Amino acid sequence: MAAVRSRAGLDTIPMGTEGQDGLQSYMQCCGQEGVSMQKKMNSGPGIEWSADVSAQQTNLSFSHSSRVDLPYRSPESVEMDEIMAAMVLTSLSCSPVVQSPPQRDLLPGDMECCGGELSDSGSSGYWSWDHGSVSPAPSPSVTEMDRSSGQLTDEGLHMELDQAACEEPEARRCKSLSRGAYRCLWPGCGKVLTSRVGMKRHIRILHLGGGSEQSHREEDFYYTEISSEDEETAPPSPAPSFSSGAWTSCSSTQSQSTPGHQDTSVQSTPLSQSAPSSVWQIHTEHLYQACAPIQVTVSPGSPTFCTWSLPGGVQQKPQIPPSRSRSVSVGEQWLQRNSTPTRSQTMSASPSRGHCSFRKGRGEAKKCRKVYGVERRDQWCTACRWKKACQRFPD
DNA sequence: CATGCCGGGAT
DNA sequence: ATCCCGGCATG
Repeated sequence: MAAVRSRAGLDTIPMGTEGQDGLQSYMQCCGQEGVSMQKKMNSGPGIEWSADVSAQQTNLSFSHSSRVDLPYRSPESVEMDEIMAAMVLTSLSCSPVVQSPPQRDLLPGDMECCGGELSDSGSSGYWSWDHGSVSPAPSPSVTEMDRSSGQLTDEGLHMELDQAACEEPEARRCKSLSRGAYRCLWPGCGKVLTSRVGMKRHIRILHLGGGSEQSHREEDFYYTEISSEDEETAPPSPAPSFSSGAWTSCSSTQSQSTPGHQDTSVQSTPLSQSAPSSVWQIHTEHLYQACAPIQVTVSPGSPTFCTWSLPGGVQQKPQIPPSRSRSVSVGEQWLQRNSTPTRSQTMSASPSRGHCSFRKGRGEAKKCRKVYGVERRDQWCTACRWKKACQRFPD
C-alpha cells in the first residue's frame, strides 16, 4: 500500500518541510541529476539542464518511495539554502557510478521473516483460512517498484544487517514501522547498516572524518535508506494468491516471464492451489452446505491439492441429529458417494464465488420436501428447512 | 402450482 | 453462526 501511495504521491516534493530527511534521500537517489536540479534552482543558466527535469522527477518519485511513511523525522528543519549547499556538496563529491547503482533492493532476509506475521492475520469472512498469504494486497506494488526501478542489486546489502540490527533503539523504532536499511553512498563505500544512527556514525567517522557540527548534518546526505517495508508484505511461501503480483514479489528471480503472461499461467498451474480455497470458501459460506457430506468428499477426496489442513471452521458439526430416521442415513450415504465430488470440482472451476449462481435445472432427485412431505418438515435436512439447496439429496 | 433454492434479513 | 423467508426459476 504504502509503496503505491508513495509512488504516485511524489513524496519528494515537500522536501522543504521535511527537512533533511526528505532532502537527503532525494539527493542520494538522484545522483548527478541532483546537480542539474540544484543548478536550476539556483537560477543558473538552466537551459542545458532543463531537459533533465522531467525525467529526473519521475525517477525521483520512484526511488524515493519508501521513505514517506517513516515516522522518524529529523527534529531540526533546515533552511533551503543549506539544503542547496549540501546538495551541491554531495553531487560534487559523489561520482555517478556510486550513486546510480542499487536504488532499492529486496532483502532476502526480510522476506523470510515476514511470513510469520502474516500467517495469523486471518480475518472474518470467507477467506479466513489462508488469509495471510492471500491477502497481502500491497505486494503488487512491490512488483511494480522492482520493475520500474531497474535491477535488483544486492551487492553489499547482506553485509551488516545482523550486527547492525542491535544498534540503536531509535533506529529500531523506525524499523518496526518501515524495516529499512541504510546504505552509505559515499563513493566506493556502499556499506549497509540497519540503523540510521549507526549509518550516521559510520559516515561521520569514516568519511567525514571527525565529529564536527557541520559533519553532523552532512552525514545525512551520504546515506540512503533501503527500505524493505515493501517486502515485508510479500508472502514467503508459494501460497495461492488471487491478486496478481504476490507471486512476482516473492519470486523476482524465478519468474522470468512477462507479467502479462503470468496472469494467464496463474490460472493453470497455480490454480490447482488456489482453486481449493475458493472451494472452501464456497462450501463454507453456509455451514449447512459445508456439512458432513461435502466435508468428507473434499478433504480426502481430492488428494491432488488438498493436502493442507482444514481450519477449524470447516470442521463441521454433526449435522445430522441422531433422531434421524433410517431413510435419512441412506440418503446421506448415497449423497456421500455420488454427487459431492462432482459438485466440488465443478465449483472449484470457477475462481470467483461471485455469480456462479447458475441455476441448475431441477434435479431429479427427490428432496426432503418430497420425501418427507411438508407435514414432516422436521425431518428435512437443515438446508431444506431453510430453503437452501438440499444437502441430503443433492442432484 | 409445486418445488428447489438463491439472496438476504433477523437474531 | 444459525435460522428463516421472499421471491425467482423451473418443470
